[in-house]
Amino acid sequence: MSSTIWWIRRDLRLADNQTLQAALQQSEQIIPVFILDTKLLASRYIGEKRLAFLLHGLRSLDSELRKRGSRLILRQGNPLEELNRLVIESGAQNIYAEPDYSPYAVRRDTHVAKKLRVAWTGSPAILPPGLVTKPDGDPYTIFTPFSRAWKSLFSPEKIAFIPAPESISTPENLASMSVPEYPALPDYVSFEASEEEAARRLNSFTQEINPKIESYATNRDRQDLNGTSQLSPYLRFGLISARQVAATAWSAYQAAENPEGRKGAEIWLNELIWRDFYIHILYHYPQVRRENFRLPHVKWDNRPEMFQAWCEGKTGYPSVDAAMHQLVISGWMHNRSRMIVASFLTKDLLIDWRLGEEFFMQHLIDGDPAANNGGWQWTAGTGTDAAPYFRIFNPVSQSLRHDPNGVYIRQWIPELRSVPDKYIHNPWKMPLEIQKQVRCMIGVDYPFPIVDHNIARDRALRAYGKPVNRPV
DNA sequence: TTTTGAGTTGTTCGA
DNA sequence: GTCGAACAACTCAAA
Repeated sequence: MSSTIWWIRRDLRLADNQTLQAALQQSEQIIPVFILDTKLLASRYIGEKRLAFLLHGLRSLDSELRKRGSRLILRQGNPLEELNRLVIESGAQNIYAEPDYSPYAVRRDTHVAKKLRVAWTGSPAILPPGLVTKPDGDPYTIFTPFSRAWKSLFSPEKIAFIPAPESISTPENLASMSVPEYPALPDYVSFEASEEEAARRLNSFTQEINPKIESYATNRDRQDLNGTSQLSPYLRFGLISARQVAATAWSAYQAAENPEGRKGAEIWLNELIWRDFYIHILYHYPQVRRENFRLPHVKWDNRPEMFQAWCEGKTGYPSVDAAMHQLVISGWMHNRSRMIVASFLTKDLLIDWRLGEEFFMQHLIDGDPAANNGGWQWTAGTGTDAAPYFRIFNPVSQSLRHDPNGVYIRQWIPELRSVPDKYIHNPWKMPLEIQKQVRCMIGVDYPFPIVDHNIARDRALRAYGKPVNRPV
């Protein structure tokens, strides 16, 4: 009987999986394998929260496979060696896998493809890299023209959703390690790693009565409201298919009954296009992982004690500290918060974006090389967009605008819970008697600001001034 | 080949 | 309180 290896990497799902579908068309028997890459596990870009999410996702996938008469074969080691071993053990004739475009993944896959024949199908992107290009074939480096071209190529009506197969036949005699035990994530990490949960989130975001997608345009920036889909970890590991999400966004856009709902769906679809954009950028310009996309004249001031204060959420700016606590504790951070803390690190503290990028990768459950790198370089002013260097976030006014009552701050900084609204965004201005009254002494219970934003802003303007804006 | 218009997410200042 | 201008200069995309 013929058998095909389905090499799972970031497509941890049975529904709308083009790779699995192609494998099923190829052979009667499928060998679903995930290889825990020893080298990746040791990387400093790996964090335990994301690893836990992955392991939980594998467990969930295994249980879905078992319902269909199959099971997950889990191996650990070097991917090529493990695949080779599996080919010999099983006599599998084919390997099917979804491409992955980060520089490490490309090196790994190129290496594997030299020794083994792999059929690459599907994509973690909605439109795969290489497809959205200028008429002369060059890749876009500016989002707006990219998105125009993307929209002209995207045909939601051509996307036929592929339901999860009802049964999958898998050879009996193959060894598998069991999914490593991993401490459960804390309760408030509300990301259950299952395909079912991903589908439920998409459905509730777009379909329920008064779905959040309809108010996304106005609520997405509010840190105190749950206005976003929080689908990022699921997209990261392919617990849901990106093209399915995009098709859903498109339907929501078509079905919207008022301008507000239409706008919300449009902006949300745009966010998905941003995800594709950065996947494409990293594919075409892999060096951005290490180097500035553009090279401004920045002399970083990487002071370790400043970086540490940022990491620990002890900068004295509640909007920054709340966000950093949210990241470290929950493994997720609101998009608005990501910009605030990134601007603070690269502009107020003049610390190299690479340090922030690495810290994010260590803590984000949705941590993805493409999106994370793109976001950091954008904020640092070194990225694809010619963002004006003087666009420096004011941590207090951002907080006033996006968390007006300090709900988000109080959620993540318990020390500030009793601080009156008037001082919640700038507690260092709180008079002493109020500090005593609410039992929050600045400098004792909560730090003084580690920099004066106005001074830091001037320094950043000087440091970023006279940019030499040449591509690397 | 040359020219032209545009480029996610902001802040401050002064009228 | 509101509003428009200034904060630069450059690259990219498209005509």
